[in-house]
Amino acid sequence: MSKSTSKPITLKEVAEAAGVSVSTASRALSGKAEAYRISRATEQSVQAAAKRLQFSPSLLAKSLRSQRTKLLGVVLPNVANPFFAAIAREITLAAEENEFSVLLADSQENSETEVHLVEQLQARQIEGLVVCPVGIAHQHLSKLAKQNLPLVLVDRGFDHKDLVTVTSNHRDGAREATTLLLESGHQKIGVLQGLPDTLPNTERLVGVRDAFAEHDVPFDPTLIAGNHFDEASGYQAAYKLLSDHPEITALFAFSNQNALGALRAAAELGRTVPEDLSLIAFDDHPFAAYLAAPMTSVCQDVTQLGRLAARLLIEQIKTGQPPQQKQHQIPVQLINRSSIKNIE
Amino acid sequence: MSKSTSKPITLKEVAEAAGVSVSTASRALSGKAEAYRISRATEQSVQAAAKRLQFSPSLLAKSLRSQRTKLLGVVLPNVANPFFAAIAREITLAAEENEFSVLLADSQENSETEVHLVEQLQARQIEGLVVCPVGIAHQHLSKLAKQNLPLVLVDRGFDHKDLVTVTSNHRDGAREATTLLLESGHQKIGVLQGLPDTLPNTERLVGVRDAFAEHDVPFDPTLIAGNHFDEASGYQAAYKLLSDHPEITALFAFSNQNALGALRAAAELGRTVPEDLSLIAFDDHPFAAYLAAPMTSVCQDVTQLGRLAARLLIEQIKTGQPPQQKQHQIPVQLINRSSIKNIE
DNA sequence: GTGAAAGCGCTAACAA
DNA sequence: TTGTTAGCGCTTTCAC
Repeated sequence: MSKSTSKPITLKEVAEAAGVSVSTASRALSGKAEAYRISRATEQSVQAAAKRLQFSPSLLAKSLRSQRTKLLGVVLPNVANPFFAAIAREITLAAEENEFSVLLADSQENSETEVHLVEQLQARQIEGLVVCPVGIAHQHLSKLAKQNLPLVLVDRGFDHKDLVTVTSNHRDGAREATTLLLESGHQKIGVLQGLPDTLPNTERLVGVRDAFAEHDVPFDPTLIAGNHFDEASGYQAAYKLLSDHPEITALFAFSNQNALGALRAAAELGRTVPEDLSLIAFDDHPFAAYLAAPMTSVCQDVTQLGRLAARLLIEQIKTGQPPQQKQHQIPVQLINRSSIKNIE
Repeated sequence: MSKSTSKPITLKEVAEAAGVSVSTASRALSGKAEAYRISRATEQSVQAAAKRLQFSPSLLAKSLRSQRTKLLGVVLPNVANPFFAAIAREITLAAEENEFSVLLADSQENSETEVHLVEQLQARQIEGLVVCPVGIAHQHLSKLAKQNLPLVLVDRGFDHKDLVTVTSNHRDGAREATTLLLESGHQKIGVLQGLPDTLPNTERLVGVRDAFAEHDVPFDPTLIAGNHFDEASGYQAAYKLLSDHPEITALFAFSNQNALGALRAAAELGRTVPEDLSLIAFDDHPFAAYLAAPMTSVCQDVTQLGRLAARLLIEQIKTGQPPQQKQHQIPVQLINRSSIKNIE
């Protein structure tokens, strides 16, 4: 056994070992032997040398030379959130299938961080980017698109018709959820909203109002509370709403984290679901069916969301063209369990 | 407004715009102006040109030149699994703090894929690697460590004393859980295990046996079932165990996914938790407290796991030395809720 | 059939 | 105080 070296083997060393020039070695190893009419013998001796030395070409050098990095960027507001994690996974799997690698970044729900991370990814010459934007601002993203960097936005989009975007059909989902509540006799419905002014949130709000309008029930905007998609916001909003407006009979949580907070607030206020309080949530959850009150929810198809985003991205990269259709909506599914009490 | 170019600006163009050589430009932009005694005027004109042209240096070229990529690799069996996602997040945040980027890969619980992904990451010249190994095999990993690539294993380790490893204290956790069951009067305890021959699984099994031995209760190995950490395995194992051995009064699930499966099987077999069946699970869960039977569980501190792994990795990179202590265990916490019935 | 040489964008030794 | 040059590891003209 010889002592193992630490430095990676270079093409030059392989070439020397095989007694040929670097160019020949390069050609023999990148399947271009035929094209260059390299003799079977040389080809094999190069391959043998490469194998023997455990040669693995530097993708860094390859990338610099070819200006193709085979790198994809993914920027998410919170990697640990199962919803985003699922998206990350779909992109990652698609990348692996297509021999791309994925650079992952976490913007921590902070727009400035997002801008910075995107710049860094660009400096690494990613060939494509998927981002679940924090929200509001999008100049840094439309700039990228203008530079012809394949870009796909997921979940939170913008009112910007040129950006390729994949979202759930938030409006329909919210409308259906609200309709179910209304048709179960609830009129005083508290809304636990997420991050205001983001597309999912505003769309869901529209869906809620649509449903009220369709049922000729006046909607009371003071029954909206909350400012984030997290547990804390759900808890605080539910607590406040339930305390200030005891007439509320049902809560519509805009995320499963919000719902979790609502459950905690309800427990503290001594209101049992569904007897004393009905609840419906956006986003399903594996444990939803086994809760004390199996939770009725609007299920987003995250896998489809991620998969479509990945497909749109890869296609853009391969064809060099943005897709014809920019805006994509994935349907949402209402899962009726038993957290809503009929009070008609 | 001039037409926007698509190609990134290079240092050369900045240098030309500022009327200096590339080297001067390089020095002026990498804070080495002082060291090289570059005049204030030149420095500023270079910086101005860079800003005006929106220059962003190619990290690719930088890396190739410096042989430092500022890249970390993370390989996980399943990115969408919240447990691993949490680890990914901690690494990502630590990376961002230290100006590293993260290459994420998903091995899909497949050892061969893992090997391949690790090779690919190595070809990209990552400076450090965190992996949650699929299991069993580890030659490809110990090889890396021998090549002095900073490497940290998380969650599933090996019986290999030279690899830096961070895991929960699986054995203590399992012992405590089993003790609780035993001291609540349960003797016929079904074990829903995860992937056999992985360190967490075998350690937990040891913990279970320890507890039985300490309480002088004979342990019946035929009451172990299951072969994965997922819902399906939990369901099948629970179904089989409960059908074949109706005398079982309690189930110990080795993951929250296994517990979920157990809940489903129990429901189908008409056994209610905790009245007809006690249940305890490894891994806590946000919704655990709100289940029909609030679930008693052994909570792993994933955040700490990830954070420690990140710290160990970064330190290795910075110092160039592997840590003194290789094996690290994070304590586990028993959270007593109400899925266990006292039958003494 | 194969080799020499240029160059991807950058930094650093060496000159001046 | 600044410029020239070499070279990181690879691919690809162009030459023979």
